[in-house]
Amino acid sequence: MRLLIIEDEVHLAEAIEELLRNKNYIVDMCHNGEDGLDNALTDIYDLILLDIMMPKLNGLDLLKKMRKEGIQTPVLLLTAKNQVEDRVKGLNMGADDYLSKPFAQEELEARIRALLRRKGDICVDGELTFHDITLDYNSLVLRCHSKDVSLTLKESELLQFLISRKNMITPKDLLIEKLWGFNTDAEDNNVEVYISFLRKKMKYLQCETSIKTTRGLGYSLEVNHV
Amino acid sequence: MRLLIIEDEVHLAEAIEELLRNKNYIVDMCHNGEDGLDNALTDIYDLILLDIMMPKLNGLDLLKKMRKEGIQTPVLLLTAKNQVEDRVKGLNMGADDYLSKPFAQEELEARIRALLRRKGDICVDGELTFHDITLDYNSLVLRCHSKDVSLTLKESELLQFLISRKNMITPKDLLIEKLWGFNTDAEDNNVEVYISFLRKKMKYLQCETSIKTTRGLGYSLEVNHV
DNA sequence: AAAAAATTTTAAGGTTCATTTAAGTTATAA
DNA sequence: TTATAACTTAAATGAACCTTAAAATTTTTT
Repeated sequence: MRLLIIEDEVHLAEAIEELLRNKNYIVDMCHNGEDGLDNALTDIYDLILLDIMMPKLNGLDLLKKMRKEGIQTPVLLLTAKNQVEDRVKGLNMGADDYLSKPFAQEELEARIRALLRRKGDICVDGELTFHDITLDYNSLVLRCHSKDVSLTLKESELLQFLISRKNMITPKDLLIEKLWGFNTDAEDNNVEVYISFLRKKMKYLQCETSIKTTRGLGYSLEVNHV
Repeated sequence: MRLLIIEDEVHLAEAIEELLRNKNYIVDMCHNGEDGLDNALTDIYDLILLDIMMPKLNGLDLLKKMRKEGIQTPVLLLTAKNQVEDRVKGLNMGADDYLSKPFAQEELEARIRALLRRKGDICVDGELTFHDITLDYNSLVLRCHSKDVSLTLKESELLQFLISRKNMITPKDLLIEKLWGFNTDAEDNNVEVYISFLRKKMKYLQCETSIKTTRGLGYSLEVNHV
């Protein structure tokens, strides 16, 4: 899962970043509204943490512009405790939840999980399942029957995304955006390498699920014919 | 399915493009009315997403000119929320539906599916059916009863087009335009080769549907006499 | 602070397979 | 019958994809 923090207090932002990194989220940061908007518009994030009081472009205006451009990414507003009105405004403008500063780590994590789960469907509390494989994306372990292997963060993100898209074919450029962000110089080969890593681990698991490539279109999960 | 987005807000257009690409639609874009009209007149699109407020040639004028030239492609108007009158005008001018900005992804997808289904009535969410064959154009699989074969991208596009034109005869140059674009040096033989590939796969399926050639005119689907 | 381990990235070479080309064959209409 | 259009197949091409190893980077351990 890729999150975007838009927060001008650099210390706070970095603290949140570290906290979330340790929970295996991929985290990007911006320290002002304009950069934040640019990033939000790329539409590659699963969740945006948005401060309201910011220089250049404040959080509420950012939110408004973003929604106007059709970006539906869930937004968790970070508000100072005396900004009750802003909070209401924010929710009316399309924010999905808010959290008053200062907040407890646990509460932040819980709300993030809640927002991410809301869109999740096949996701049951930190686990994603497809046919006979189960990915625990907190511990980065992939299970099949009794066997299991541990995945790296990138491997996990890739598989997570494939599972969440069910039977749809996922093109490489979408995967690049998801795993490396929008302005990266990662190339197709990077994806291919990780697909290869995953296949090797799935082979070891002897699972009935495999990654199918549809030449020219992308990758999808399928259940092996017996 | 090939869609055309005519929308001057580049960010929004690209967001929609990406969204639709991920749903395996083929997507072209224009950022002003004149280019939009040129493209619309080629009559190779299954659906046009048309913004109203645009430089050079606005959406409503574009729509009028296009209909005057006999182009019947379904049009989904994208309107800002305060353009109620334009919306009504648009529908009177031959638009098929409208959507107010900002809109939710899901709603856009739903309306697109609805419009495509309306004309196709054979199209059910990623599938096209003709008599006893069903083409899943997301996974590029052609099914008949229990058997199935996988198609390549070009084979799928070709069959997709034939099915979507129901019993009409489709000339080779139209197919060339559809599969290879306008300025290509693909020749008739390229089409013939792919028709041949498809026939072989359909033979394997033992289906009752076949591709009929009408000498000098083109190809059409027909149900075999028993 | 250095060493070791793990992860990620880069690079190269090899393989596969969709697509194109081309040539010989067959069918059709005038 | 003859010219043209369409069909089929095999071979050539080239892009897409795979795999592996080594280099670079990051993280963890000593």
